[in-house]
Amino acid sequence: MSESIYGLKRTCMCAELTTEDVGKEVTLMGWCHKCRDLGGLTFITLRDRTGEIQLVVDPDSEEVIRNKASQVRSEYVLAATGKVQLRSAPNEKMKTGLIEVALTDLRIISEAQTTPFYIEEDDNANESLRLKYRYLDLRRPNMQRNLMMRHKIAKSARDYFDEQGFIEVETPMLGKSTPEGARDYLVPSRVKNGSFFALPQSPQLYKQLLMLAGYDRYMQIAKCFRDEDLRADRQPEFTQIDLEMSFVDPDDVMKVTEGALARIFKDVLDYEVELPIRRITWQDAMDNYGSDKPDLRFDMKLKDVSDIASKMDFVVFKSALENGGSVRAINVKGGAKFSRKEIDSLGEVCKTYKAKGMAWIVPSQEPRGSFLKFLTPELIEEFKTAMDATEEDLICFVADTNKVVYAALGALRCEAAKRLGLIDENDFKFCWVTEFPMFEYSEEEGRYMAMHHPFTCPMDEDLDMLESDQGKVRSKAYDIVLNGCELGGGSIRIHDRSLQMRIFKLLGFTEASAQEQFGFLLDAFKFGVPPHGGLAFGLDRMVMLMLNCASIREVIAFPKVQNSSDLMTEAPAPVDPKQLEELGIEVSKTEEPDDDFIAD
RNA sequence: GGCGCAGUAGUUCAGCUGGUUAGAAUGCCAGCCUGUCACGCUGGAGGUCGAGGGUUCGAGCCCCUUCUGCGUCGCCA
Repeated sequence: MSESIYGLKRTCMCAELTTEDVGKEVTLMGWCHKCRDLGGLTFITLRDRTGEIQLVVDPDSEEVIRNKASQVRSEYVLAATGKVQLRSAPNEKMKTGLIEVALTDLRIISEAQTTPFYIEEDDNANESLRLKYRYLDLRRPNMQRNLMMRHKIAKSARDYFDEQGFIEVETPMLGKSTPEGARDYLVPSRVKNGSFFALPQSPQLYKQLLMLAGYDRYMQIAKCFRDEDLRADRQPEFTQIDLEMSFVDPDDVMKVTEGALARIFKDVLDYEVELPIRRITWQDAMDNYGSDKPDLRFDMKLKDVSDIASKMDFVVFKSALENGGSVRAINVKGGAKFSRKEIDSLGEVCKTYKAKGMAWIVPSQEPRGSFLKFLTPELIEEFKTAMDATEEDLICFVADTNKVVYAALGALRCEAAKRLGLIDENDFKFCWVTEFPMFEYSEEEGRYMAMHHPFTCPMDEDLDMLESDQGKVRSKAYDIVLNGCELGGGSIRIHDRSLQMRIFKLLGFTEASAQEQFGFLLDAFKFGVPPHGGLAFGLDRMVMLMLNCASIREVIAFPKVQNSSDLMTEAPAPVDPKQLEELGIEVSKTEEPDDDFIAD
């Protein structure tokens, strides 16, 4: 049985009431959070997105109300009218704990089944259950807080960029598939069977064309799509705060970005971001932290100990050095206390990143280590000095190609810091990583690929090396990093058509294939292009980091699970054959549906 | 595609070396209860131990396969 709200107007939200409202008659609407029937006396906690308030039905109330109150169950939607009064027994734990509403009218607007999990502050249920009933999960106060915080962050960003002269322009969702980069989500064309739109991986080319069109400063809170595997901080469908500016160099973009960060952190968390944000070149980041997104909340830098290692007759070190690699190490301060098992598990971390193993020593009076028989007391002393180590410390070595050494030690550094409790979860440590390599060699493709994207401008100093020493060319690209997480990235773009063609050629495009894929851009570049550049923040990641959430799903209303499906709607799902026919699509391979019946 | 973790009442979990009728808490239902707020008290219902197969006199537990979710490597210009 549902009653109507006909004739009723909500006068305020639940948690907006204060002791100043005592004596007023109010009408509230919301969900029954909990009902406590003491016999003659009934308490109902009513909840809306602002919080909770206690309703009370006492023995003197009309029988109709008392009867109705006894029917109320958790999550019923109620319209409650009554008088605000001071409680005789206050509850200090509740924001509105000093007051309550003595009911004079109660309507049950909507009944509710018992929910599959409790609607309460902390998540107490299996995540797949939460996602199947996401609309119930979203009732939980901390999910509501997360989404309201997300709104505040987006609003703060919009306000800031508006004040800085940026205008928001929407770019298409239905665009053209691009060859480089992530896998596209495709949308088949009905009108042109056999042809496909692609959902945007980013508004990259559109925003560049907006610069060419003279809009000077653009921003957009833009949905982006990448059909790749998910992670704790990665969804196939995500949101970027995207911006682009004309007549700028990297410094201009970084300054505007820093202003945005300072503004957002101040508005939302009342946190002062220290400006200017420290800048580290990509090479320094790799050499010191083994990562292009270093976590600066702790130190534990990598050190190159190839010189000392080269004096040894240890085949692991020797072969790495002979193959053009290096031997590097980190000093895990206080790591001498780790058990053999714990040290081995650190080695396993290194192996995840393709290292063949991890060598280690504890340089104490009676040294311990994994390769002692190759060491002399003098060598141990040399390593100890080089690594600035004490007898309490654990020195971990990885020897391999630089790429593997960086990856393994970079990850090991973070893992060791986590285990030693070196990370302050409430700290925000920003940095810029600049001067990224322009190209990265892909073993799989057997050629160089753009590290950022093919529209990134090489550094002027390195233009001469483009054809001669491709791997050494640096670009005007920069990433903004927070606590070891890539918050955003951008670059100054190429605005010269001939340079753009040169880059395409280096990436393996022919004149014809470049024209076919990016003809509209190359054509546009014939008509007067301002130098321009920009950046995009991952909004979801920013919210996640600001709220200290472990998963990106906690800050997205309706997220996907690991296989990119939606547990609530069960998308993706098969479609009607008629729809396929219209699109000229024939499905050659379908996933087997789950067999409900097993044949004997 | 690889590696690792998890799956037992509605929910969160326990379940010993393979051994009687699979437990607890909470939620739910009914009754009682005038100041609760994790209300209290009494009683009750509630299970394909993710699914399939195997070993065994006997499987929640051991083995194989598979499904689902999470983390991660690859991947993510």
